[in-house]
Amino acid sequence: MKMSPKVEAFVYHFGEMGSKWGFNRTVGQIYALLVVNDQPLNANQIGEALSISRGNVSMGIKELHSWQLINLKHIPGDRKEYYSPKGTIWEMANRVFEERRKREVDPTLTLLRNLQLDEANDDAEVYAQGKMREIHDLLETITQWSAELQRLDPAKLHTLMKLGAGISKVLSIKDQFIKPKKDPNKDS
Amino acid sequence: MKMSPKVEAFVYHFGEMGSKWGFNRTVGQIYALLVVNDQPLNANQIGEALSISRGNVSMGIKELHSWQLINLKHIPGDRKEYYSPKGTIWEMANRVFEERRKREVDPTLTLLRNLQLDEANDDAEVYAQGKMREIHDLLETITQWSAELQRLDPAKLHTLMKLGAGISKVLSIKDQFIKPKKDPNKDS
DNA sequence: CTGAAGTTTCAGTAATTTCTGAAAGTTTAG
DNA sequence: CTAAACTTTCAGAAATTACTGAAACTTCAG
Repeated sequence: MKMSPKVEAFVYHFGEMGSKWGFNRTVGQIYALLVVNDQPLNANQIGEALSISRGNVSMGIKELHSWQLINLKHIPGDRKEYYSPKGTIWEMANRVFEERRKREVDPTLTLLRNLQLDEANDDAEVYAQGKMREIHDLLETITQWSAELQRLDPAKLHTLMKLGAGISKVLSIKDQFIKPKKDPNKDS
Repeated sequence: MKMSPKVEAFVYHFGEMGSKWGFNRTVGQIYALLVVNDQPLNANQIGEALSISRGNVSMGIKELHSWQLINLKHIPGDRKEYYSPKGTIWEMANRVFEERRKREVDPTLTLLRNLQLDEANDDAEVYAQGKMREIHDLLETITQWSAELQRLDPAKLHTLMKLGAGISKVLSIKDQFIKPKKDPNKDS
């Protein structure tokens, strides 16, 4: 199992990227390697390609499992386990977002809510709570919005994204044709 | 400069979060501290509040500068420099996204494009290039989309996000009222 | 049940990242 | 120009994170 120069460049680069996206270098490399290989690979092949120890491969596989990013496959007549990436690239992006939301954003929202509940003791704390509330609302809006987007079927999502600047136009059309719901903040 | 328990919890939490978002723990803590303080703080106050060395504060400030996240202020009659967060929380979120795009996504797109240009030597490379292309297109779509969103004025952005699931409805309305441009992929 | 073929775990080590504090640099009042 | 008040830099130390490889564990064919 030797990587071609192209694949090597890709795999190493994604190792670095991976480490900025929530998993470590090796995990990123393993995933990248699986993605560009048509055939599933076993742990030995992975270790050999990346020149890492068997134990490290096992840790990486475990991590990718916890992110639900790989499939396991048995090849008849071979006792080794073979691994391949799960789902499409889009699905993997979604899953990474989703997983990070669970691991990072949710606990933050909880903390911010709890700090809100605590009565402020002085002006400084009132100010601080105000800022915490802003951050809370920002995170919540973004979270809900991305959940909506993930719920759209992929074709619609694609339309929406390709719409680009046109989104602005569509929003005005909406104003013309849809009666706004009752909203305490509306200006009329 | 002593932090209240609420502020302390917030600051430490954001230190941990920061380290998952592209800067290190200390930098996250410094930023969080500045956000919840009504008044700008000087380097000594920051160091004292967080129990870190003067040098470390200076490094952190420098890093926050490179992310364009803080303002510098001189107080008349005081030679020290005072720091405060720049812009609103939303602006800071935008800036972090933007900066990470520049530092992480752009180089990846460049690499992927270059690997495309290289002629494939065998079937395995053809397959790999196909996958690299998928990733490239995904990143490009997301990048462009988020650039569009950032270009919208905040009010419209807010409308859009609050629209949530309703976005689906608006898209169908658009189909009814806007003639699609010529598109080689359209099915009619 | 046995042992061969495989996988996982984890203590110790290696690599990387972050932090400290002393020294060098900068700015400004006088 | 000088020196006090402050900031920045950076080499080495400390802390954190990742990796190795041997031992423990699991699975399965015979």
